[in-house]
Amino acid sequence: MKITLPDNSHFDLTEGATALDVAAGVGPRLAGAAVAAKVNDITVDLSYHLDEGDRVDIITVDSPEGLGVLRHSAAHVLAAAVMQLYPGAKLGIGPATRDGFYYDFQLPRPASEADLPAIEAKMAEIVKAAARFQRRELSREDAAREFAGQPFKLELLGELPPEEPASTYTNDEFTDLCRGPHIPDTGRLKAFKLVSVAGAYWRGSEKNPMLTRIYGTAFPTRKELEQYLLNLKEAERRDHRLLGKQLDLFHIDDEVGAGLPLWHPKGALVRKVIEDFWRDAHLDNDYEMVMIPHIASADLWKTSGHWDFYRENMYSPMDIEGQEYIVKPMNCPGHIKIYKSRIHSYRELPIRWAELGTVYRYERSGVLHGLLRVRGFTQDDAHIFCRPDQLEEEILSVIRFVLFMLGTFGFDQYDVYLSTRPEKSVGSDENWEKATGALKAALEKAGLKFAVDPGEGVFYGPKIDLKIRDALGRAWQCTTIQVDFNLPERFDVTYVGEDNEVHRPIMIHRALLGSLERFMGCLIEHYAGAFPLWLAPVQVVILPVADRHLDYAGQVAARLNQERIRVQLDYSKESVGKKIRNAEVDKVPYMLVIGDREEDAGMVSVRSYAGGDLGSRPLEELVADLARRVETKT
RNA sequence: GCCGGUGUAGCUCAGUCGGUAGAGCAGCUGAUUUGUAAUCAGCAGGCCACGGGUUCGAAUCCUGUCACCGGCUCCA
Repeated sequence: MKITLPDNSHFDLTEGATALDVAAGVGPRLAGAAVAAKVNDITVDLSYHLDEGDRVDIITVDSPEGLGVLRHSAAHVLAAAVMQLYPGAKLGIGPATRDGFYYDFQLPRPASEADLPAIEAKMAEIVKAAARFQRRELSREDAAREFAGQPFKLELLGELPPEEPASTYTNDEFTDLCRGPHIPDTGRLKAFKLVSVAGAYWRGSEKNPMLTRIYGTAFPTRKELEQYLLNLKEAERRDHRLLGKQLDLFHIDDEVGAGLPLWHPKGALVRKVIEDFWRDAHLDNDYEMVMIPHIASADLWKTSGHWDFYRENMYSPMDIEGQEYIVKPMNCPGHIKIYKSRIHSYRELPIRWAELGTVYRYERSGVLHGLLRVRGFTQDDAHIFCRPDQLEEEILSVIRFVLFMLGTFGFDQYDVYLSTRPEKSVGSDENWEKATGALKAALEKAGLKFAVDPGEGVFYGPKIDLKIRDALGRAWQCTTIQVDFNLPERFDVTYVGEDNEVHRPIMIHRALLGSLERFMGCLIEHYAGAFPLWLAPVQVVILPVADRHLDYAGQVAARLNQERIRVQLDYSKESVGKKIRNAEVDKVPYMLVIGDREEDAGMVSVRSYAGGDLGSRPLEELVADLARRVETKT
């Protein structure tokens, strides 16, 4: 019989040949790397029997799909090991993930990370035995009988689409309900490791029981696994909580309260530089600045709808002379009140009002995470009031603006999401559709690839989110652009149109960096604490070789100060080597060593954090160079 | 909030079987005046997260609270 390969060439096979035979026929290397196959675009095992005319594409372990098959198979091996070590365990699900795999279990006794080596050892036995993965297709009834003692599997079985056959995979003595495909045998699992254990709700719902999730990872080779584990270690080194402490940027204090960061001088200075840049960029982009108070009467939050739709995230009201006041969780109502303080003409729109607005939100204790998830934070917020005909153009210009802002900080990779109407929401379907359509159109015009996040919008409108990743690869939402037809209605926000009639503007809520706290957290990890020159809290440290050089060192410092370069003079009685080490540990971009040679010639010896000893240069040349680099943010 | 883990000096961490607290770095003092990642010596520093219990005796065992860490759920 003849089958077709992806390059449209044909391949002759004997009747009853399998996908593996195709791989072997092409070459032993391919057969070795093969983990599954695609036959007529359907993924199958290598043991799949082919028919005349099939189109066959071999999936190798080097492809993302193949790696997924390998990891999914690793999850089965994990489950097999756990079933042996924890008899009576109930099986949840065990998929491959971006970085590895996991399997959820309901265990008869709790497991902790200390138990992982034992499970790993059991897995190694199963791998050594090279047990074959055997697929079986069976009727619902037979499957139900087989998994009689597995309530979660029965639940999944009951929800299989009717057209899909129930299938199981068996290796060794372990059988799992599974769609497949799998690697031919467990012996192919050359490099795996269990990394952590955590709780996870069955099917991700708080209403369901909590299962024990065991995370692991697997790679085609031991070398790749080791590289991955090395990367994890490197990522831990970039952790903003660690660097925040080491570099004296901020801390979070028990007695002040969880999720309420305190900014130390150096951290506050970095923030100031970011804020200055942010304000200038906004003024350049035709925004105006506004400011509002941190608390407001409860009535305001009732009008806005926050009281009804957002209360679980708001702090309890406080009593002020018999009136209830609430700490603001959002800035929008305040900005609306400014808008409403007078009548507006259609000629004024769009109005763009920006504020670094601090908000407080109740976050459940378990979700707090360094600077990335806190209870008090400053949003780089703005609200745009525009006419319906301006909506799409405004969204597009916000997208262009945010790409510029993020690019300045060296972020050029992010995940883009379009979030649609959630269950708990307000407003007409028509408005939701209009708003969602405008966001989508703008994304397409900007040429951004995006994924739709169904039901993830805010209660008053759909939104575009940009997420950037932290050191451990976790995605954090920073940028958000939200269209809102609702608040203008609730507050009866209007403008007078060309026709002398009263019209309703549309609001766009947007935060480009998201919150300064979260953004700084991401930024610290992004730069591994070594801020570029324009952001560094201390840009230059001056290291006199001996006390007799202090005078000249002071002159150099004064000259740099004149150019507003942030300079520190190290007058400690340490050796030059120690002073350099201290500056290196603090990740200061430039160190200037000053001794007899420099003093005599009016020079400075330059050492950079990134590039080591750069030799000596005339002071004025360096000053000009640094000033230019700060100016251009390079 | 939920599951699992952790909490000892400013920081990083030891602390055995329940017998009363230890190191390195940082800090302070003194000596050294140093040329591209740690000069030497001395001193000081602790309500062992907090509360209750067991015990002759608790950093250690039990228990409650708080915080932190890894996840889940939820979010900028």
